[in-house]
Amino acid sequence: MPERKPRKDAARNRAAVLAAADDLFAGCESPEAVTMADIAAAAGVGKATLFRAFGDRTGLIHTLYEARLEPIRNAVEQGPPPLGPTAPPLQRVPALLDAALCFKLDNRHLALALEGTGGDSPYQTEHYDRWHSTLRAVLERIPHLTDADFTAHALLATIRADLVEHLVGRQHVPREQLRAHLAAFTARILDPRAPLS
Amino acid sequence: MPERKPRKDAARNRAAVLAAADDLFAGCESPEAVTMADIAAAAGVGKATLFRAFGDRTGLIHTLYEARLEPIRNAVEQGPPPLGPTAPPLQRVPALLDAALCFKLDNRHLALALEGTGGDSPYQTEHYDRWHSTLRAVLERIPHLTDADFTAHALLATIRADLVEHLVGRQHVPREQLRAHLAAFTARILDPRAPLS
DNA sequence: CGCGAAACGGACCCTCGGTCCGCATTCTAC
DNA sequence: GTAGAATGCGGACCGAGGGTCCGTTTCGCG
Repeated sequence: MPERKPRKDAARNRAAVLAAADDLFAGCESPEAVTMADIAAAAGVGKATLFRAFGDRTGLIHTLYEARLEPIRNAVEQGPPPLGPTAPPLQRVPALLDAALCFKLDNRHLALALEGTGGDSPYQTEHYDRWHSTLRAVLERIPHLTDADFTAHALLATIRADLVEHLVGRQHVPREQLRAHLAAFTARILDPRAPLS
Repeated sequence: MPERKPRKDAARNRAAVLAAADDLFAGCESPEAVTMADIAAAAGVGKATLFRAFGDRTGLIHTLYEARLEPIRNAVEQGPPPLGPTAPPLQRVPALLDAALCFKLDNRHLALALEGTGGDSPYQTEHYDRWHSTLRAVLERIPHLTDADFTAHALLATIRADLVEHLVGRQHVPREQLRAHLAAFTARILDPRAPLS
């Protein structure tokens, strides 16, 4: 297990880069506006340091995103109901979607940066796969629901970062209203006799 | 009305560029792989000609897309049921979505190129707006359905080019099966007492 | 302290979208 | 037909941004 611990300056620089990147993404509008050189400069570091630590732009964003996501992932994988695995499917599905939506609302810039990372589609990321398989597994436990796989994709498509950004950032839909809409939509999918709200 | 007709060579070049671009996008995998220089070369034309005719990359893709889309837009705006405006909402919504899905299936490369045009989100294009307002208007005529606006967004998100590409191109879901899934999903949204299939 | 390894940083390279400008083609007026 | 103006042409050129190279610095350990 050749897991050598990194040098102290390397660790410090890595942290500085993460902090700087976080700030910059949070502050700027479109994530495209934040360049690698900007981040390096803001962190007081050379560009190569940044690429050495994270491989490439995608890697850096990925790392940032993962850090933010971790608590939620924990709550989903081993937390209490309604998010955790012991919740009954009909409660857990809306809880999962709401949690994911809230996460994207709270991390719009990052989510946008991650999903819009140039050419590669968001559907090839490990993040998406995790959400999708979790959701699909839960959906499969709902008897009358066919197409769990597609349904999971469709529900997740509903909270894609750019759509959320469009609704909240551009059209100023209030956060709670968006959550309510998503909840109503989800309910409709889950239960054939959906409440009329 | 200073609508001067273009010179003959200009028209010819414009057509050549469109044809070349169409071919290249159809032939290559990711649309990012097709550069403006490639298109110019394939059309036997200088780069400036290409930019003069279409403004920028987005403009070119937009033009291509619009050309392909026109027949469908006609069918939607003034065609017969179930696509046309005289169809009853409960039939027209699935018809609209199916038509849009089929269009994306038939024009994966273009749709992908358009939606993935660098930084600007697909939600700011005129295409999307048109689909969205059409769909929303129809949804609003369905009595028990609240949130027509959000629902329209959600349903359209279901057929986003990159998702379609992921399902069909990467996971090899057959075309007809995807259509069936979408139909089932739509039905669930439209009618609280959805068929159990 | 000394020395090898690890990390640093910024100059550098490359690709790609987009522009410039001197030259060629086409239209129009006679 | 021809002259002159307008329009279009094309490829060299530019700037931005992601990613790399390599001489120099820093770290950690004996």
